Amino acid sequence: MARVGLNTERLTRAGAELADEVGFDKVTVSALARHFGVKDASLYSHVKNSQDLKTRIALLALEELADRVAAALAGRAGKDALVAFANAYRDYAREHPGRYAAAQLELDYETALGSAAVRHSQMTRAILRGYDLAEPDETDAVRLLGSTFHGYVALERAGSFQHTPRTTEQTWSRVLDALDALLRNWPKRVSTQECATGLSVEP
Amino acid sequence: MARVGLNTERLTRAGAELADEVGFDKVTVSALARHFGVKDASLYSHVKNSQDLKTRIALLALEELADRVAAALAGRAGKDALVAFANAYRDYAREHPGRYAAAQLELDYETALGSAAVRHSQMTRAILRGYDLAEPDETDAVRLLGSTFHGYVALERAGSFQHTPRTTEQTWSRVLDALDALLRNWPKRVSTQECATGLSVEP
DNA sequence: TAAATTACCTAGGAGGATTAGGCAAACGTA
DNA sequence: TACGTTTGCCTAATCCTCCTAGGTAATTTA
Repeated sequence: MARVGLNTERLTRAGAELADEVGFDKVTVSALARHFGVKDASLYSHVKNSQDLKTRIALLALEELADRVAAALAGRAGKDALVAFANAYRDYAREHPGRYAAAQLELDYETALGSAAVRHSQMTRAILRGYDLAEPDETDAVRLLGSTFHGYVALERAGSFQHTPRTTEQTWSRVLDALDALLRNWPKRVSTQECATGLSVEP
Repeated sequence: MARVGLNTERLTRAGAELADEVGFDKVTVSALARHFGVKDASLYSHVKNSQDLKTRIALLALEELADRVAAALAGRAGKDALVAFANAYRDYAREHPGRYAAAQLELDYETALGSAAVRHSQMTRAILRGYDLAEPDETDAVRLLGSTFHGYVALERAGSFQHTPRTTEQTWSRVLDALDALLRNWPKRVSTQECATGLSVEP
């Protein structure tokens, strides 16, 4: 009955590695138990349940990603910062597909507030200081950047860009150029009222 | 032993509805069998396995979404078309969260080619005819639009925008304004060579 | 109406999630 | 160093989902 030395953190880390190897959805209590050569039941002293395990992996991924982005952002401003942020984000997703998938896990409100997701939005805001946006434009721009980066990485990973000869690298580079241009030349608001584009189009 | 009248299409439709009610990940063979009051094994005459069922739901969702977008797009051009497309897309995702999640399922290459995903990219290209983009800019713009729409909907659904007072409606409207402005004023390529923004930023 | 097809069933196995309760290793303390 | 406590891992058992093989009865076809 030699003890393996399980604890919550080791389980989380091993779970994250497993996610990168076989996919986040294939990270199960059983698989992790097998990895450590112990019985399934043994894990339940360290994690509440399967959901808890997955949440922990998600939080770990969010921290790692935030750390990377922070490092990439240090000492940069303007387009430099934008590009550094975007590449750090995309590189992480490509190097750690399982962890990135984990970071997409829907967290409940409280958990999200305690997570590194907060740092992410702060850092996105930090980029925009290099551009000249007043509220609420800044919030809108934060959301646009978040959406575009996340969307691009998601579609790229799903293989949606493989049906066209153009490489995703080239497009990525141009997308960043375009976003930079857009932020430097953010369209004026028409009035205090919103313009009409928000109307839903229903059949 | 009264027969319920199962067939592949009914299973797929019921699966899609179940997805909208309880979430796509909770659509299981067992749950669907329960819904029809039959045994699990009975479904296997109509779908190959659980994965097959999910793929069929995904393909259904892609068709529905493409139909909606096509209807919204009819007779519109320029920003009008852009907004109609975007709203049709977003509205579908909000009305049918389970189906939208299904549409995100990773399909293998062949399946994707036979799916309505092809119509989606064609329609995105159609929007761009209202703007003046030559290849490869058009491809880049298609990818940007796809990324942004998908990313926005995904983040909105995940609740990522709830921590800020600004409503997502307002932001959405401004994001569309911004994308329109960007497409009308797409940055020139510097040369045949790509510029340097594609470099990865590694610690 | 007999034959063929089809829709659903029973039975059962494999694997994952989870709980209750047990034993022994490791640790703190005297 | 011995003693009690904590705790790390175990066995055993239950429940759920996925899936296959093989059967029977309802429906369709000839």
